[in-house]
Amino acid sequence: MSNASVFAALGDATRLKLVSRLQSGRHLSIAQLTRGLELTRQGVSKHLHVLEQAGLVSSKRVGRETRFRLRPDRIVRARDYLTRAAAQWDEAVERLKAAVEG
Amino acid sequence: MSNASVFAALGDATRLKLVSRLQSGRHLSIAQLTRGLELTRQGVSKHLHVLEQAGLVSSKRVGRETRFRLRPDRIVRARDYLTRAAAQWDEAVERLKAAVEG
DNA sequence: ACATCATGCAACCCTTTGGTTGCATGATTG
DNA sequence: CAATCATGCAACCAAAGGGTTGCATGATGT
Repeated sequence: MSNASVFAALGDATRLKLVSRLQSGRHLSIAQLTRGLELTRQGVSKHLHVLEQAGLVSSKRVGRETRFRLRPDRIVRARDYLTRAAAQWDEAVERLKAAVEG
Repeated sequence: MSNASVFAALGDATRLKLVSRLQSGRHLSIAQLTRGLELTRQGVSKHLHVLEQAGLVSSKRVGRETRFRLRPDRIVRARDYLTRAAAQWDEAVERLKAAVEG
């Protein structure tokens, strides 16, 4: 829920790949998402639940499979946090420069 | 250096606070950064080295203290990654909508 | 010189994490 | 109904993470 947990969820190469795969906008099953990732289905499943816990994806049971889709609102939230962080740093540095010259 | 490692570095509440504290643009010592964070100086030191390893901050020895400052280029890089991720998802969803209607 | 301050390094500890295997269960297909 | 497919759950394991304490060292202040 916090910004830190969202960044933590993105801080793993496998999970970044999963997010990347879900950028297609489609609902993908665990088996589909496992394809091409050199680890077990259960490993992928665990990663997906981490992403879901952080609010980055949502899941829906469809027949015998569980489909995951991206929920980009949290991604946008994290992006805005970084945008503000960089902007505040810029402003602070400008103020410091001015103070040194003055 | 990878995006994943930058996100991982940001994925901890203490380290986010350190980044926030460094948004002032100033060079701060470990002792200064420890103030107000309820944990040991060595704990803070470890976190700072994680941030430095990820390229988010840089350090410089000044007399008997080690000063850290923000290096926002990596932050901007991470922000751009998230911006592109959200944009690609948007486009893909639009294409899917069009395909369903067609 | 001496006391103090800021730090680094190493050892240690407990918890979390990333990964696996084995088995049970509910849906699908033939 | 039988076989198979997709998944969940639990146990387990090694490695990494976050934290501490103790000690050594180099810089500062008196």
